[in-house]
Amino acid sequence: MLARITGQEWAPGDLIPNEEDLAQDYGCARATVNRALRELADAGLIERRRKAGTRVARRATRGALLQIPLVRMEIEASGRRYGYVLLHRSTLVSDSGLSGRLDVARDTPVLFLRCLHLADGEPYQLENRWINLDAVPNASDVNFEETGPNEWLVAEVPYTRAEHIFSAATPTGDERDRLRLRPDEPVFVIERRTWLADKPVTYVRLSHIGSSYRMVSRDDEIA
Amino acid sequence: MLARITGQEWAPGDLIPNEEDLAQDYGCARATVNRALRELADAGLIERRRKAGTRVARRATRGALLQIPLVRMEIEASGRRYGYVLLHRSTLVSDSGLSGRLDVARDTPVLFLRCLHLADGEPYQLENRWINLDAVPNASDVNFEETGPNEWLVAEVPYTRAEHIFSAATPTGDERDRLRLRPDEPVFVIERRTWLADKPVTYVRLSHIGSSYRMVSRDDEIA
DNA sequence: AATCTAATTATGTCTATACATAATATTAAT
DNA sequence: ATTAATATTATGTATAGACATAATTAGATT
Repeated sequence: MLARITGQEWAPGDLIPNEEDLAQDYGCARATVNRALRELADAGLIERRRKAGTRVARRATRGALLQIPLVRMEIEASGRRYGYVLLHRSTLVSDSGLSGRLDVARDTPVLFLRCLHLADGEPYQLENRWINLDAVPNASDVNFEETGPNEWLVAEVPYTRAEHIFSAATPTGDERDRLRLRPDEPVFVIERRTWLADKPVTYVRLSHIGSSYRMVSRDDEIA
Repeated sequence: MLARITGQEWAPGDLIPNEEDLAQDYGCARATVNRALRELADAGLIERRRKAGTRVARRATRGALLQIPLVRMEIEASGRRYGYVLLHRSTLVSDSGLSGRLDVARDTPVLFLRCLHLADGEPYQLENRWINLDAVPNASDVNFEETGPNEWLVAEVPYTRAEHIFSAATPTGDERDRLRLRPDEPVFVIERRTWLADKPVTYVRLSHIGSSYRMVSRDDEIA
């Protein structure tokens, strides 16, 4: 059926036969056709509605699945040596400014961390992180001297919802300093917010050297 | 079962009961448990291996599903008026330089387009696009004076594989000119390559004004 | 003609059962 | 002790059948 879509036999917008007929055609059970069509629908190639039937998606803008890797993996995969420095660690109580970014109520205890990730000794990523201690109380027992908060969180705390913002920006003075940027060099910024069952978990701002950082997403689609 | 994972009853790395036992627990058929677990696995919350069993994912780095919207939608959604200008249109034959970006053999006919997308009359996105006429022959019949190639492709040509690259860059002279960038202003660049059944379809470079463009991804996860 | 009601229909989900497959665990042979 | 052959096991997939649900269509009523 994928071949019939890619081969334009079933063109975008076309209504395709119903499950029962397809099961006949292919000599299999309706449940099997249903499973196959569900996967194509999940992949965004078709759109299905009860009674109305199934049609080939007109807007094939299926979205890209971005795998944001751990910095360490990313650096080691490129054959370089990973380095990590904890720049700052403090516990604070959220004020109105912070609550905007972390989405917690005033007076919630928050762990604030600043770290630098290095590739072969060169600055690679500057991490500014806030962790909601209300949602992740045991984070206060970790010193984060050896392991970065990202790595720890990923191993210890699941999440159910996430928001990512990607942007190109002129660096702040701090970023220029820490990442040792050349003049006119932009930063590539990833901001991530996660929630565990609607409870804010963490907010992080990851800054990268513009000229050398590329975020890649390869979608092979369809199992 | 999702609740047991988010509630930490089943912690990251834990082996969870097998399908048969879970079916007993929940008083349903194994097929139903299998379906549910398959969805959790698709969402990246658990990892499954035959015989070895199912365990809660240790690396919850589940990836973000990026919906890259049509420029027009994006602009109109923000309440601004969409504008479109075709800057250039030509048919050319691929040389070695182009084949690197579009991944086609030498001497393949290629349609090259340059367009500018505007929000309330202000430059918003500069589009440089190459279309493989071997894969999309009827593209040569479209003049693209009124509708942008993105919109046309999305409606007419499906794809099975895609690659996206996001980066922050110092603008080229052309980008600085067309997007009317202030000095020191970086560009946010989206590069997209798509294939239809392993045949290259299109390569596009979309440049945006760094200070005003933010790419957002919200993942509610789990149906 | 407009509105409400009932019939129809395609997808959505679940069940019980069967067999396939990959990976581990066990046993036998070297 | 190491290796090869075999058994076991949890997941993976397919099946026929049943019923649920959403949306449309047709029919009845105003």
